[in-house]
Amino acid sequence: MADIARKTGVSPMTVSRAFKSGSLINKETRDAILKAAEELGYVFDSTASNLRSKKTDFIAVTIPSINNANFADTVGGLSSVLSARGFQILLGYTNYDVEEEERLIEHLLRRKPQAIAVTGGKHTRRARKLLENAKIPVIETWDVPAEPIGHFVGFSNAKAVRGMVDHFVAVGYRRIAFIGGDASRDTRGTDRRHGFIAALKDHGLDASRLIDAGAPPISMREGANAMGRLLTELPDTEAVICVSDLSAFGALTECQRRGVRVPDQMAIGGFGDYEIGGISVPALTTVNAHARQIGERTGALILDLLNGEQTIADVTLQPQLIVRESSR
Amino acid sequence: MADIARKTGVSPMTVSRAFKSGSLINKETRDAILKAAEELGYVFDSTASNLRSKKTDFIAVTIPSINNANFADTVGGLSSVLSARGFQILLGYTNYDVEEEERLIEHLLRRKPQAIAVTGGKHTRRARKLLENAKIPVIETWDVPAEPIGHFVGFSNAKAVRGMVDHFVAVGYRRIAFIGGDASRDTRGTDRRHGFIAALKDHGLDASRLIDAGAPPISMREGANAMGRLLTELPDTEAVICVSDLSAFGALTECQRRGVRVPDQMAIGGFGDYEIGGISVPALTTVNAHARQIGERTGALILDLLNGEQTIADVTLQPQLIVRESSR
DNA sequence: ATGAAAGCGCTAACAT
DNA sequence: ATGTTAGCGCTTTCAT
Repeated sequence: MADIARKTGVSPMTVSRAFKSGSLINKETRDAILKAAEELGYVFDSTASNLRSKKTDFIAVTIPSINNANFADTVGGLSSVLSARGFQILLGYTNYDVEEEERLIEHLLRRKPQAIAVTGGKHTRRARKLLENAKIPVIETWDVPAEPIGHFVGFSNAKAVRGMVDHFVAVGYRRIAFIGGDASRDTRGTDRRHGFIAALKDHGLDASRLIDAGAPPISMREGANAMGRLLTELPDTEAVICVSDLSAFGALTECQRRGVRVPDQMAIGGFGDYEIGGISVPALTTVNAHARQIGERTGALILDLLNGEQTIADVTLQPQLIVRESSR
Repeated sequence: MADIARKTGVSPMTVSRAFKSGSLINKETRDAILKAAEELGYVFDSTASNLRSKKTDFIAVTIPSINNANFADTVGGLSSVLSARGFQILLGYTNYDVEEEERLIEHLLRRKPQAIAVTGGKHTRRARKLLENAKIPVIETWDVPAEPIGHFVGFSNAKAVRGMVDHFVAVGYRRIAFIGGDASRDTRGTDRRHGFIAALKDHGLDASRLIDAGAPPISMREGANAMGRLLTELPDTEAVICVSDLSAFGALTECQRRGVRVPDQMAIGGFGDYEIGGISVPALTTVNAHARQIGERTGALILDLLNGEQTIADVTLQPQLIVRESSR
């Protein structure tokens, strides 16, 4: 900035103002400054700006995996709301591991973000403490935490699966299995499995048809393998609910390879309303968890909190059951 | 740090050393300092550190879309190599738009990253200039740029499709169509289409069976719609190559809905070796572009360049044709 | 192994 | 509308 100030014959402070929109500055002065900056190949230094002004334009976000369309949608929603207001998302992946999440949160907080959104409501004790002490808005997403740290934008994974179970039972399925969600690392998957078990029990049905599909993220391939085991070990199963549409699609393909007709011989339900569930043949019954909306609402909530307008309270979304051809 | 220094009776400089691994410091002094820091709820300020030391631990990365498994794999590869060395990825999405890329690059450079990796070799003139002037390693990926700005880690999209065309022709297909890649925004998709046209012409075949599938990213649904048009408008087509596995899978489902047998009545090829291509029934013939490897090699190249060891030159990867059931 | 002084590049606060 | 002064929280550099 000093160079530009010298070149244009103004003070560094004026140069500073020229780069900040909404500052009191003569239009010609600003144009001359911006022109000089471009000629000098000047690049504004956010680091110094952030240090002096004691604020950054970072919003920290942690998600379990980068390679998941649901979380990508959430980040997309967040990003569209926050980028428009000049914020930069600082993204980290926990790989479905709370220890990794703790490390990540610690590092993200060192960058002094203005707010932080984390996926899920389960954290290490130290991570929780770090978030509590951070003195910035903390939003937990994709869950309804028993004891929220700050705010949350989520839904009940257990209730969402219960909704599908209720539907399956209502249309006549009785011997219903569940694939995935038993790895304790993926708490949302585990919640879905717990919801499945509780719902079946409430209907007086056997809730022991549980197929382990491995550690999250559960792939299409693992869904297919799990369906293979289900068909071998519990061949009288009438319907299966999978922890996600990806594993559900894998399960569907395994049925196709074995000549098992879906839904006649085996009904399949997924979770997450991924694109594939809407286009596969047959299309998959699933639950839309409003992934993008979670991001948009989180972004809006963050903006409100930063503006001191505590208008939005916590947000509990209602997942939507989508019945398609893979079940009746 | 001053607070911690006071509390432990040392100078702020010693506190600073306690947080930096590999510094000359008494073990007990360090332990006392770290303990005091934890008690005070101290969080290290990267902003100040970065300003004074004139270096950050940011590596800037731009990708067209967050919601694409191929780019996610590349970021995953980059991340695994660079996080292990303490770097933080600063990620931005261009939405397949070079103007947006320019804005993004400008903002990313303000954070003074140590290196920047961008997807593709086509940029606005100003973006190119910004990268040239940045005085940090610049890596272009997913492409072999005609005039690289700095380094590149990529492959020829045109040649990769040519390889599939050669195979299709060798096994007897003659009336071959292409879906996607006509939106000029997605330069890699356009390169694939150009490669398709050139290859067909070299075989003396008609290269006019081109179906527009809309602006990138091309979804499964758009692939299905495109296949619908292809079957209606050019019903004697024997094989189709799609710009990605996602559109190829959509095309496959459209065949299934219409009772068109794949590959007997219509062979299908995709691109990118997405998980779905390996598990769908039939499985999809595709091209593995080594997405994760692009990220890993880019990360390794960046580390070498930052260490001043110019050992790796540019990297041109060889995409691999994978023939599966959707073609013969 | 530790400390003292100086300053990274901006901008808050105040002045004109 | 513009300028002056001081300082954000660290780390470089030099000293002991």
